[in-house]
Amino acid sequence: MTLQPFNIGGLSRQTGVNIETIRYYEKIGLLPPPARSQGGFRQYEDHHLQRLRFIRRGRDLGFSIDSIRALLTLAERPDSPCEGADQMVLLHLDEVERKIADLTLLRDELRKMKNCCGQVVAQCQIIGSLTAPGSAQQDAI
Amino acid sequence: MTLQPFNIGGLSRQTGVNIETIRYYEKIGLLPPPARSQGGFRQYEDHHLQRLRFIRRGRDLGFSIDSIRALLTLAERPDSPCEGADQMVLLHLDEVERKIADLTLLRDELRKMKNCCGQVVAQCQIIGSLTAPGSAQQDAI
DNA sequence: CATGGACCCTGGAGCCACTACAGAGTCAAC
DNA sequence: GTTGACTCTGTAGTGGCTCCAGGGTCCATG
Ligand SMILES: [Zn+2]
Ligand SMILES: [Zn+2]
Ligand SMILES: [Zn+2]
Ligand SMILES: [Zn+2]
Repeated sequence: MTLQPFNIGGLSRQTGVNIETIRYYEKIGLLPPPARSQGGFRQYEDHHLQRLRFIRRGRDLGFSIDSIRALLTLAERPDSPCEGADQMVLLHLDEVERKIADLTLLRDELRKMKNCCGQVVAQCQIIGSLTAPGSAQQDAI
Repeated sequence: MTLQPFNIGGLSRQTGVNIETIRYYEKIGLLPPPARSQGGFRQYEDHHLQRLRFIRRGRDLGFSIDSIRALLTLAERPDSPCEGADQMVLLHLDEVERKIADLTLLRDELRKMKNCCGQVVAQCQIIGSLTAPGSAQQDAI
């Protein structure tokens, strides 16, 4: 079942990927260049749609372009072992967990800072804690 | 007590800010240009150190350069009210909390994906869930 | 006074993953 | 044939740095 080819706008609508981004993916070799109409319009087919959905989902999961490239290469060889993919997920999960931990510390610091209701800058806890780090609870500078 | 001026390397060591970054901050007008030695070396003084520490702390808390610029402007007017600073902390806290929530969803998805022990790509859950989104638990494509 | 080595200078390019144009051309419906 | 939505290319910009080449400076030794 070979469907009608569609323009870049159609591909964009079906994937939620920005047109400019689609062209960018082609430029960096992530999406193969499609056939062109007589006037030069890109004409995509179903396999482009599949591939772009894969890419989109990978990006949504926070994988880098390079990781997605590797995952796509893997996906093209159905008989090869998938340890590589496992590794990449684990690595990325670590990364995400570290980021959450960092942001949680940040959040706690910001929460400590936020109770400074309508003073003047000279007595402001926020400005104070930026000026003299270590304690967000301290008095003014 | 006016201490001896120090070079960019000294400022870098005392703040933990990269030399290139210090020059960058000067270029974008975040750190005022210091005096120069006869040979053209930058000669920093105590107030540069204070200001750069403020910047560094702001960056560590995840504030954007523009926010830090605004906070610095505020800090220079000790008699003005500090509502602006309060606002910025609250906004940024929101941002951080949203980021944590997003990453937590991501983390959960990645955790669901990660149990694919040594199969072949054609049966791989990871590749599968990237190919056909919606369920990371599903069988192979 | 000369030399060595640590330090510093400028200007520009590169990073990531897009996004935003400008100025032109194409396609299909009416 | 005209409209108007769509698409094309190429370039530049975003944030916040980071790195480099190809030089110049500073000061403690010999
Ligand atoms: Zn990752
Ligand atoms: Zn305040
Ligand atoms: Zn913020
Ligand atoms: Zn697998």
